[in-house]
Amino acid sequence: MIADVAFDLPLRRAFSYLVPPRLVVTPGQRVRADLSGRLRIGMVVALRDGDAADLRALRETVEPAPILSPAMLGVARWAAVESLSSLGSTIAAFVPPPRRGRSEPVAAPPTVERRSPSRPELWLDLGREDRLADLLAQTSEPALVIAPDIPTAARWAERLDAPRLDSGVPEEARRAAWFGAARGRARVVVGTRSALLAPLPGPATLVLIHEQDSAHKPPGPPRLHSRDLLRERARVDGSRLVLLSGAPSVETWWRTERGEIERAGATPGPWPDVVTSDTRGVLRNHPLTLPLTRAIEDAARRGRRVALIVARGAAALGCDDCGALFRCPDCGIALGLSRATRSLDCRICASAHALPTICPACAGHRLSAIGWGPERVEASVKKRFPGVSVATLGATARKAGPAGAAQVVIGPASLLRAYPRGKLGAVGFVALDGLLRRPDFRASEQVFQSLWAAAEAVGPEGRVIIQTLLPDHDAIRAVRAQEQGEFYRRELTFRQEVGYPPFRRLCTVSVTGATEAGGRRLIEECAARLQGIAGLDVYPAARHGAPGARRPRWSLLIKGPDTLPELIGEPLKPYLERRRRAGDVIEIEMDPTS
DNA sequence: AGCACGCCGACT
DNA sequence: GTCGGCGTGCTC
Repeated sequence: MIADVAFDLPLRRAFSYLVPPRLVVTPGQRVRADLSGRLRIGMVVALRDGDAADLRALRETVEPAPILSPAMLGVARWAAVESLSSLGSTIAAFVPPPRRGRSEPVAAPPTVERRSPSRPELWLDLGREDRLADLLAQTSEPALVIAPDIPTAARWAERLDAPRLDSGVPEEARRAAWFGAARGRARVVVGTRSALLAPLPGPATLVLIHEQDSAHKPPGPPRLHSRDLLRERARVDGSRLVLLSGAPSVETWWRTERGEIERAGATPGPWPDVVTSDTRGVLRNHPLTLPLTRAIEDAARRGRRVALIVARGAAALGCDDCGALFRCPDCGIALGLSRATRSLDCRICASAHALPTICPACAGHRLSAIGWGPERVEASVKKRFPGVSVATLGATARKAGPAGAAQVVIGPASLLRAYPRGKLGAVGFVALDGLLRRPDFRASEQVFQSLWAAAEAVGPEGRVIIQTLLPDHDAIRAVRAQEQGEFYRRELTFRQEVGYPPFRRLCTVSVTGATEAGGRRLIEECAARLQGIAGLDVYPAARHGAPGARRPRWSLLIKGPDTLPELIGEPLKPYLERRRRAGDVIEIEMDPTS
């Protein structure tokens, strides 16, 4: 017997081994086998008869039983194809880490009778989280709840009294939850992305919290949104799929319009005031306009917490004499100013540069901060409200949760996740226009979702204050009026006109060159391989002409039909398997979010 | 992804 | 004359 084994490598093929007579293996089972001189862990993805004369033998099993059912292995295969990732790295992302040392007795994933698929549901209403808790308390079906991040998973696990499958709990507990789920020890389990293929003992309910959240498609293989994987899982095993979101992704809304997803509970409910505040002539000297200042005073007086939404790295350093902006010598983008570490940081290459004292362009000494990053806003708020406690949630304090007891919390829009409905007294968007102007076809959608999340988090008693020069923007009007349909209609019209998702699928190829000529050659070579494939639009490689950039960068946009991954997987294979060629690095991203 | 082999520069 | 840079190719 021959076993085909997929390893956590960027290779698009499996390796074949002889199954020694003393071992019994099944597809979905993890094994240890020698590969290029090392003992590595892989997963058996197929078994077959054949001539094993020149093959090496499997060394041992990691667990005595498979950890993925044939159906889940099939979903992993699908996910690998869809995301242009290798099967091995896809599997590695979706199984619990192996126990070191001796193997442990585990239950094989149960074979579940397949139900006829039901239509996925989208729950939009303000009471959706309570409704979910009720549903999971009442139903006798097993359920898997997927949260966008570890703190959210922790909150839901506590609320539902369910074991956790995410990496926020000790490895042993995580493994116990996984194998316990297979045995039906807990009816409801909670996890993050890594739990998407968790075994469940029967017809199940699959739940995705914050359906629209970009955290459901993090960096690293497989580049696939958890929502899409759950849709496939629900399709193959007939599970009920419930998507929770007050402001869903444009794609999901579109599917509800087409009848592919059932839309439940869009009825309006109590809603806060959503006000805009003109920043003309204000933002230069101070981050807070009068309405936002008053809202903070008011909330502080009532003992309510305020969140200020500020993009990370929104502050830069410029020269007052010649107007030059300090940029990353490698990447060419404006460096983020951090007074705390006395440095200028690049958010692309993460390089840190010492704070300069003179302008290299004109030798001027008058250097000053431009724009409002979290740090500058924090300093300014502390100065304006000496008696109020202020905390910044950034890269450093990310996991601190709701920032202890601080009355004013500052951070990116993603921090709103941490506050259930009505938990905040006010939310202020310090510089919404910076978020709206991002060169990203999803900028408007994401702003809409952030504003909607803010309105939900403050509840009907609170207020949302938006500092902007664009008070009539679609996203703002929609949230102010608590009216979603019109926003999605316009957004979908725009997407259709320009050929963006969900009407066409995208893939980007980007190259960071060691040299101008080498990088150019690599991206052109890649583009040439895609020429002439029916159904594709391959746009000319764009040179990212960041001023003064040392490493030249290019990117290439590919548009295609739903079958885009199948169309380009084979032609791009050499670039997917060898990401570095000489000093040039190539990166291929399926369904990019920007 | 690691890692081994393989061709061109400065040194005991 | 070697040590060693990384550039290319292979792993059942």
